[in-house]
Amino acid sequence: MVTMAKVILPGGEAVEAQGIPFLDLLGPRAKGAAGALWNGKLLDLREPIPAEGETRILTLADPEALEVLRHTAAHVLAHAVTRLFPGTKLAIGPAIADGFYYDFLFPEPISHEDLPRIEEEMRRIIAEDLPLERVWLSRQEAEDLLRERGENYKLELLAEIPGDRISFYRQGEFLDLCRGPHLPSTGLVQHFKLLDLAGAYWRGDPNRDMLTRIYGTAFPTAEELEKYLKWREEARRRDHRTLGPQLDLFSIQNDMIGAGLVLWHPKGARIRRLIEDFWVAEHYRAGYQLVYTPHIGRSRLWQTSGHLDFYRESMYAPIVIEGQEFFLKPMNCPFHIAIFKTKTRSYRELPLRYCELGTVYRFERSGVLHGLLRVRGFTQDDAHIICRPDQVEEEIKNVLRFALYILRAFGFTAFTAYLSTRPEKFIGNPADWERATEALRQAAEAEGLAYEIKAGEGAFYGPKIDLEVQDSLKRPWQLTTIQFDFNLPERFDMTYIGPDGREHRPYMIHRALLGSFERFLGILIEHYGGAFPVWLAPVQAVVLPVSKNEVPYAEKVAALLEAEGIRVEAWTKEGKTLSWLVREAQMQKIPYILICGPREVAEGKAALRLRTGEDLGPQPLPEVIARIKAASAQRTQAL
RNA sequence: GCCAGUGUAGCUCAAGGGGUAGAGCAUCCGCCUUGUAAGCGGAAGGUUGCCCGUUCGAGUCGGGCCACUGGCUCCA
Repeated sequence: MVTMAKVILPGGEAVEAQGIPFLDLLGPRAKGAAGALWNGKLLDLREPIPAEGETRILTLADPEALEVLRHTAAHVLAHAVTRLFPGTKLAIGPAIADGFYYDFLFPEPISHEDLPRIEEEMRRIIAEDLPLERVWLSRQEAEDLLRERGENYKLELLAEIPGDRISFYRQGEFLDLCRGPHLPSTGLVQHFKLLDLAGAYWRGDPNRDMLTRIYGTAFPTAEELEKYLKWREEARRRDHRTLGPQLDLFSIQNDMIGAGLVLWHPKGARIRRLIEDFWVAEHYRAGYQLVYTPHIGRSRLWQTSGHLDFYRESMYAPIVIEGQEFFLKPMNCPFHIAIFKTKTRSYRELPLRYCELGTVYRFERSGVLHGLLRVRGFTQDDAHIICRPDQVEEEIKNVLRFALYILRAFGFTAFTAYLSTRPEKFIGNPADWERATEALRQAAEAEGLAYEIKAGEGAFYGPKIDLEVQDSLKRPWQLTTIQFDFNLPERFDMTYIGPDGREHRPYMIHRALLGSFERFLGILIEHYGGAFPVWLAPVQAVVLPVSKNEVPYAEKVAALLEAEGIRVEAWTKEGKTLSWLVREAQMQKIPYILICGPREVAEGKAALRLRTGEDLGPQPLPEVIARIKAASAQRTQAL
């Protein structure tokens, strides 16, 4: 008996067919169809219907078809480029999370000004509604064709494709090595935009050619494209590099002080101190002990730790004094280990959890510096847990739970974990690795965390789990990292005396929850759009007099709030109208604006305006104080 | 480090294809005495990122540094 395959049409109707291409089956109904989904695999509509199973025809509206749309958009881009810039060599052009890109080697450099021209040519190709045809060539034919065209990158790709049937796609005069799938015709790519121009190494290898990458995006509808562009605009508006100086939180004065070195202004420092206080209190509560260690250490230390052998290019040059070499610390671990080693340790003391807000310096290459997110001097919220093998599971579980607790306090609610396992080159014994990796896995599961395994991506010294959070714009950021270290305990010969009276090697876990204060502040600024929750707002309330007659009252109100522990300012400078002051307070995103006019003075109240623009009218002062305190205790953006 | 681009007053931006720089806001000084997102006037503020070069003359053209932006590689 022959089982026919089932094809589900966009309307939901099921048809039985096999062997013939989808497009033949669909006929006129192919309009708007983008691809087919069979066993979770995207198929091209030109392919024959599989012999068995169920296939669903996708329209552009199906989320699964987005990839096909964008991949085809990338081909349209490449097509346009070959028309406008003859002699351009093609590399690769995949769909990515937010759109697509295509890498080219242009005969002459191009710039952003060329993007509109390219878009225009793309529109032409789309208007021509060229059918995309799949062409199968033998390996020899493919090689001859690519060689004749001088497509060196494609030849390199070809060499890695197995088999003798090589898939190409043709649209009009444009032919590209590609395994598809693609939309039936270029006319289906309606809503697209070229976004950026960037350099990219061929195959990501810094030793190979630097290509020009053109980024773009495409959506099935104009609304979705518009929404995406708006989102990008909003993200730009929230950029911490704009908001930071605007809100007077920090500056980076590269000319005078140096690239990647951050100045924390009073308001930024205020936020930082609030985070630090919270962090330290919570760490003591969780059984950590705070330590302080120096910023520099002798070369012997870094020799022993192995940093001079493996990490030197990321370290600042040595400071030589009295014939000794000192290095700025790029990490805190060796110092914490040194504290551990000051005496003979008993198994009864473990686990030891040393935490430190440790400032480190790393010589990051100039091209990678980026606002607060990538700097050269930064303070990690670091800790090292030194424990017995039998304590590993419990410790890891606690660290992970602790990390989630801390991150949630900052309004992060969506997390993804990445579990990186043993790489090819590793040190330590496989049994330890297995145990550690298992502990990480179990902890993630115990917390109900979605995690992805990055096989072989662990550091050479141990497996790790990283937490990625999403900010309020759903952008991912990696903050927390929890790493095992099988290297340093060995190198520093760390031991403790077990119940058997003999020396044993402890496990060491390195972890940072917020990552670094610099990066974290940058992320927080963007996450909150500068409108910090009350507990973190550098100025929580501002008191504005309507005229100079109310200045004394405004100052009295401010003093009253200050006595209640509220961070408040009275803005009493002359020559500014109330409107001006309100505007200024709004732009500073101060949560509460207290306005005092003759009415409020008479009634002993303050008119309360929220950062949101909401005007609550005159309120008795005790109520205002209670409201601010309650909001602060909540640690949310609610006012 | 690499590719492309950018660098003008504290900030945001102007200065037709070379003729020694302008505006708004902020700042300061006056006036106004203000009721919920910019009251009015005036002053001050720049060796146009830095250094060479071409030119009678460079913000503008060329070269080299420095820094930043978008990426790549790397990373807290």
